[in-house]
Amino acid sequence: MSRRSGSAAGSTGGSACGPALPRSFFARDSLEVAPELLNKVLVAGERALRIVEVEAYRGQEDPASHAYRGPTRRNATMFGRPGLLYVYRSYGLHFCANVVCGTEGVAVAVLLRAGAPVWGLPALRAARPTARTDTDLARGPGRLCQALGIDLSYDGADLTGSDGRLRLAEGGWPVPSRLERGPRVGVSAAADRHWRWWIAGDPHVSRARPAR
DNA sequence: CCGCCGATCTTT
DNA sequence: AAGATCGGCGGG
Repeated sequence: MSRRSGSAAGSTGGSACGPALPRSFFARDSLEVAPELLNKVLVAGERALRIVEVEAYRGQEDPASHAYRGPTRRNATMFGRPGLLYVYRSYGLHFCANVVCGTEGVAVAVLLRAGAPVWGLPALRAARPTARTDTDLARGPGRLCQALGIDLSYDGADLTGSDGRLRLAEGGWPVPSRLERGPRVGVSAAADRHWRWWIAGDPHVSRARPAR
């Protein structure tokens, strides 16, 4: 990968983002994994984003989860091994990406809601022509996927390093000391569960819209 | 900045 | 018929 970069990040590219996270990182409940995903780095080819906002979903025990009513064609990946990426089509038009957690057969996962550019800024901009500013490049789960080029062909991809297109890396940023948490966005079921976490004050965090 | 609304397709 | 959404448009 030839890389020379703008100001968004270090100059050495994806290898500077550190090794992929081991499967053991993902093999825990989504409520435990979710806040620890903040400041980790999702690397896709020549593009990379630092995760700044996430939401946990808890399968069969969570009325808002796609897996609440059991396996379907769409949610099959959620029931797979921890460390896989579950990608689904949202509102017919967009894609959203989740990190599968827990153990095989238990459909717990974490939705990646927003990220900050760390690498490949020109490619991120090219993939998101409607973004008016760089803070909008991955500000929202659909935008995050569009910025990295993640579509349904990435459903089931392994984030721990065996997939040539994508991995989730340590990145080198510590788990942020200042987190905030609140209700999940666009979810009407189980609205009392405050399972969304974000980095306090980060401008790349999405704006919560009311569910319509 | 904020609120409304249509696009488009999977699942119920 | 209802969504784990986004962008364009109108108003303040």
